[in-house]
Amino acid sequence: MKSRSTLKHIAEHLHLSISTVSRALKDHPDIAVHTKQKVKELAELLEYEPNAFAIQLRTNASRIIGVIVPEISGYFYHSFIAGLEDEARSWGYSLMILQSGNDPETEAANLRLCRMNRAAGILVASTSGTTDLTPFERTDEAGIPVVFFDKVPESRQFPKVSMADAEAGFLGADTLIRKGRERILALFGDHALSITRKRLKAFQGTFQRHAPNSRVTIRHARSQQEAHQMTFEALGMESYDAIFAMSDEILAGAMKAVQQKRLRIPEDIGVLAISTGLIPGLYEPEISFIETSGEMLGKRSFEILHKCMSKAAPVGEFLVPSTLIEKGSV
Amino acid sequence: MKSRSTLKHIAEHLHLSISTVSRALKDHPDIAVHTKQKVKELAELLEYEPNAFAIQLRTNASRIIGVIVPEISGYFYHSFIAGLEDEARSWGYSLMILQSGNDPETEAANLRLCRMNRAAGILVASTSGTTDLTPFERTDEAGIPVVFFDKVPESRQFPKVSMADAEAGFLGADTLIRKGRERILALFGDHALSITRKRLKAFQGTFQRHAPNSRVTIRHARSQQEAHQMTFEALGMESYDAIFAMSDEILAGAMKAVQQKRLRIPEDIGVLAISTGLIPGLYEPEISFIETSGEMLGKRSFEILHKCMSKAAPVGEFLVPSTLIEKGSV
DNA sequence: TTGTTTTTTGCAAAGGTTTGCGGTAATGTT
DNA sequence: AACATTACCGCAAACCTTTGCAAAAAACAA
Repeated sequence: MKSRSTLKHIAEHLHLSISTVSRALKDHPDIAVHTKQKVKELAELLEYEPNAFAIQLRTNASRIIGVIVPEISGYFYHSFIAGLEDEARSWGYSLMILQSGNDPETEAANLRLCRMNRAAGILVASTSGTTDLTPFERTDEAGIPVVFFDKVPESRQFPKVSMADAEAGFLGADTLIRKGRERILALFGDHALSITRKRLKAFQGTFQRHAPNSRVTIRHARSQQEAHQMTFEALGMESYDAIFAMSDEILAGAMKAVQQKRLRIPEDIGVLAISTGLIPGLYEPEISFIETSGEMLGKRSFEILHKCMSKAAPVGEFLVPSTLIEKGSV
Repeated sequence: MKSRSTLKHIAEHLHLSISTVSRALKDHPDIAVHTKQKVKELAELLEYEPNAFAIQLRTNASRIIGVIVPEISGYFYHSFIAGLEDEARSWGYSLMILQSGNDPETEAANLRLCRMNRAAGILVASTSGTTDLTPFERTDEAGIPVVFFDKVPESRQFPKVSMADAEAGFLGADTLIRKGRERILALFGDHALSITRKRLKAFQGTFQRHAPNSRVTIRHARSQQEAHQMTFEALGMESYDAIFAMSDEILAGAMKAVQQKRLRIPEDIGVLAISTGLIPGLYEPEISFIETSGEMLGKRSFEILHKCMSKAAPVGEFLVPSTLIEKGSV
């Protein structure tokens, strides 16, 4: 294991001071051009790589962003992380990923880790059980900006960025109405989640206002399995001309029922979902969906956090818009 | 932004030296018990959190593991990362995630980042274009162990951990034979990838040895779309009693053709895949698959890397086994 | 009491970098 | 020639922690 070269090594070789080398390497105007050149050449030759620890200790700031999510795998967060990483890397930041496993205690521990590592900023999709925000306040007070995304708490204290849930709900209803669908089986997630309530409210509201005569049946499912079973039963009891699924998980369940009943899309039944995009592309025909892009949410989240880090602290809730992607399933 | 408390603060308050405080906090036997107690109490009160930078600078070792993957989102890597994170966290390590976007240059840059941050170890799923291993050698020489996973280079120099591809291929063929399927449409990925060749070889070999009279048609697709189109055409030309897909992506494409033709599973055609598990669960009936668990690969990878970090440097290739999950689709 | 051992604490260096400020030499001005 | 600028460069402190070694204090033995 060869020891790495440091500023000191370069300085000694060139009979310069450490400070001069340091400045030369970062193009400080005080340093003569030919000195800079010599320094850079030798640095190259010696494969000099700055010691991030020393820099971070000295400047008390890292280029690391902490990301705390309930889980990485699944339907959504990985695409968020992918988008975030892309954006962060282009700004010279790296990601430290922590899973909280939907456990508030692990979440707090992860937060502590971020603090110890003096993260430049933290992005949090909180667990459903997170009620106590004081750990986050402590972190914020310590100078590490915290922004919430996707699953955001009620508090007005932190900046938040999330999908435009109301818009997506509206878009869903509007599309169904425009397509002339009138007997809708609308499948939503856990009613306790704010994301569900927001989407549902806009969805229902739109129907009431613009197509009050449509028959809209609302169902809530807490898992793929539940959605599957629920859909299967519902389809057996009444006739519908469209299914609406508020998320990928729900869509996956509903589609199993559709396949089981061997219904043709869109002739026998129309299908529309709010989705990230992967799942709808697995069926034939592909399912039209209102895209709530994880990638985009990731990029947008970075932007907001980035502003917070440069002290231009914005607050409030930022929404990333959703758009209809037509595939002909409705 | 309140400034954080340091050892120095605690020391001053208690009229002790910094070293004593440091040792007290880590239960060094040299320190009197009542001193330890006082120190710990005050540390608690002052919400002392060690400065990771200073520790890392001093000890020249971090608790961060670099992970370099072509992309996070998609069919596979996110589950790997999820498993890895779980295991790593239980050992007190955190993950620094970097995407290479399948570009060898970005890969090298990411590697450099890991070196700058003095990662404790690095896990790499290399890009398909990675030929030059010297950056990895440099990293290894610098004392940072590198282990490859999933997409591993030919070199025998680094430890590697990957799915048991041959086993999976064998299991696929064996299952089809056992179920009495004789006219097989077998869909594989890019022939240039070693993963494809390994799975294919075992698959074909098994049929030749144990069911030489079966008609096995091999096709190669490089994307979901290609798999879809290819399957559709193949099904139109000859009759098959089973489809075998070597990956999730291929399966997704093939299933679109199956749905399009409105074939019933397993009556009209049997379906079997090698998969991570998410995709097969989206269809009705669910698809039987040979599980190549990303989570498990993640956990196993950490184990290997962990050994490398403790200088017990193992080399060679480690395989994580795959098992058949029957869902009745074949 | 004096000397010896054990327990407990402190000193100081080291790790690599950044940065304010002061210094020297070269150049320009009158 | 004397002075004022400007262009370069180096000193030293600071960031916070760990750790070998020495020192002080306490306990014990004789």
